[in-house]
Amino acid sequence: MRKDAQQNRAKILATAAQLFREQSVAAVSMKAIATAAGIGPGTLYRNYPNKSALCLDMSMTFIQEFVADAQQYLYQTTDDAVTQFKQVLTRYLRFRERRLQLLASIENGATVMPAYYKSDLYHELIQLFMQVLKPVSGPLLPGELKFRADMLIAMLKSNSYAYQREQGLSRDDLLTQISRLMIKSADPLKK
Amino acid sequence: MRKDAQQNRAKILATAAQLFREQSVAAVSMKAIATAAGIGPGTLYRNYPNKSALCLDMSMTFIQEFVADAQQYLYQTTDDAVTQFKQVLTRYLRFRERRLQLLASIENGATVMPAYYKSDLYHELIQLFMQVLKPVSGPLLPGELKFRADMLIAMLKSNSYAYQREQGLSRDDLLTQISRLMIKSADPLKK
DNA sequence: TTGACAAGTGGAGTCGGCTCCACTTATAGT
DNA sequence: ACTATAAGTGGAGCCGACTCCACTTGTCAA
Repeated sequence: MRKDAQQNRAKILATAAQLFREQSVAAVSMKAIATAAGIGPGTLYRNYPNKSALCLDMSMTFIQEFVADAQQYLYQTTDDAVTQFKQVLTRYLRFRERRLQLLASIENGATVMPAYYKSDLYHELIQLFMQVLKPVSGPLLPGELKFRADMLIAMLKSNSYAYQREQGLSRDDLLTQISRLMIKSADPLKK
Repeated sequence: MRKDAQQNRAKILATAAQLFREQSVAAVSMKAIATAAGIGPGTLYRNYPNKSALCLDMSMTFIQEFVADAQQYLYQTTDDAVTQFKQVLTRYLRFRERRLQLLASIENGATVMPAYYKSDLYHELIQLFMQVLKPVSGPLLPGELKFRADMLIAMLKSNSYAYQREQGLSRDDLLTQISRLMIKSADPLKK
């Protein structure tokens, strides 16, 4: 890759981040990003085939931050398995809320979802959730752990999440409900 | 509503259905629908604020068909609760597969999802799933049944579903996994 | 240093979703 | 039958996503 091309890529990300901070993600057009970055639309699209892909790349940092934070917690904690699960889930919910717009843009872009599922990003998330799910699920069929982690993430996609919030569920209610669904135990006592 | 307007509405649905049969849903533009129906884009948009809304309306029939079919089954069956749940879920999966494109268009249209959640359609689905979930879930907190039905549907949205299929899960695997997640029992015996 | 050319650029242009509004028309009250 | 007018129409045109390709430029081999 040519040096000037790398610079452009960096500039795009920086400019887009800036604009996203100033206006909502949805309100910023690709053309606006290109113009603000001082490049042509063609160059922008050479780097990112669409807006969602740009958002995906931008989310990278944030997801890695979240995963690092969660792993840091897991490394130093002495909590029991159930608490660990709930802690990580809480952090995930907080993270999602913070990056709402960006994640919505990814999840609604029909074309990027396949790419998202294949990304290291998604893989890292799954690994993390598998780690905390394993001790709290009962005995599992092969593949079941991965499936449950997938479902956990599917349940919390932006549209679904937004709907539940609208229904009046607080982040804590959500935590409770999901815990009750995912945690296998001889009848969980309430919080 | 004026009589001619009603005719137009009917014509739109018929024409769109026709075009969707000939080409993929994604490939048909709103302009193409308008032209084929012999009306202007403005008239089309007066009836449906966007393509997803049109798909939503068109799905109405199909969802009602599915619900009717499921209720018909429930009415005449003597199967046990677990089998009933699985039967209904199987039918739902079949229905989703049949209407894949239409449902994807609804679920990926960022703007319609809120409308979808508020629609009678969605409400009917939820009622149906609550009905079959109740006897197979353990004792539930208030609101938990509705929550689980919501999650069941969220888990099976087109992107998630497509991903699982790509991962190599058959419709039957999906059924098994979901059953194991949603059915509370003193350790379910395998199929 | 220089020339060849792969790599990269940018903006004009296409296409589709969607809006706006000047115009037409069904219909209800007289 | 004859308006008045609310309801409905349709197409020109906007805006944003995305493509295409003639042109520029960094790089590397000689």
